[in-house]
Amino acid sequence: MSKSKICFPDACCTLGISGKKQERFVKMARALANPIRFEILKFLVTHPGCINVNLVKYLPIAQATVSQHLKVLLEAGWITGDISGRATNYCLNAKNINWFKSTAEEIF
Amino acid sequence: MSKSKICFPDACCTLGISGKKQERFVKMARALANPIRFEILKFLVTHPGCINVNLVKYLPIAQATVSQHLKVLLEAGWITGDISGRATNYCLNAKNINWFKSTAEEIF
DNA sequence: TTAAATCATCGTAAAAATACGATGAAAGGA
DNA sequence: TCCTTTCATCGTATTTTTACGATGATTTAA
Repeated sequence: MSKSKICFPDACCTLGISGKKQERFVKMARALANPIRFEILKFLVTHPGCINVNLVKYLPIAQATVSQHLKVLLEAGWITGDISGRATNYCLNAKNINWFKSTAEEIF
Repeated sequence: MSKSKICFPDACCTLGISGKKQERFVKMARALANPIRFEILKFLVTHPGCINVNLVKYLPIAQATVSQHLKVLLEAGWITGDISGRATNYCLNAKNINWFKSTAEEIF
């Protein structure tokens, strides 16, 4: 193994989170930890079902980069993406967002 | 300006978070978004006031790296560090943690 | 005084994240 | 059919993050 790779310590067993649940939580936090992606989430609150192009017009970045950010949010579970014709409608994933909030509440 | 730097879009004004508050929230999320740092926070729940050396023994990384992670957590507001002799006692910063939780609650 | 313990910081290397333009696929309109 | 719209993905460049060893400062113990 090379010397620099993100290290994953064995889970501390003293709290109500570890393993897959902890990974899921950290992954959601990571997706949240970027100004553009945070802005996308905010935009989706008021523009549910909006498409890629809407975000490209709103944000100061290229279309390819918006797609990339949407992918990160999708894979972390913050949003859903439903293909409809040639567009894709993005929405907040309320279920996962609630899970994130209640998990944060329960951890600390 | 070079082409690749993290972009900060103008704040979307439709939600109860923007500007400094939003920056603070994203910064805390960023600090949270690393498995080692998450483990440090968990460790601090059960070992309040612990010192750098305790964490070095617990975690699979070098002392310098632990220091670096503690600095990130400090600057994001997740923890406090009180110098006592040659050691530094680290604790969770309950006030800021509560702020993070309630802000998450209020945003979405 | 000397040695050990504790820790932050520096310099650096490797990996991951962020951004872009180009491209091609798929769907819909002219 | 042909053109436009929409979008994901590829390759690539740059920046940021993550990690290490070395070093020196500071405090305590012997």
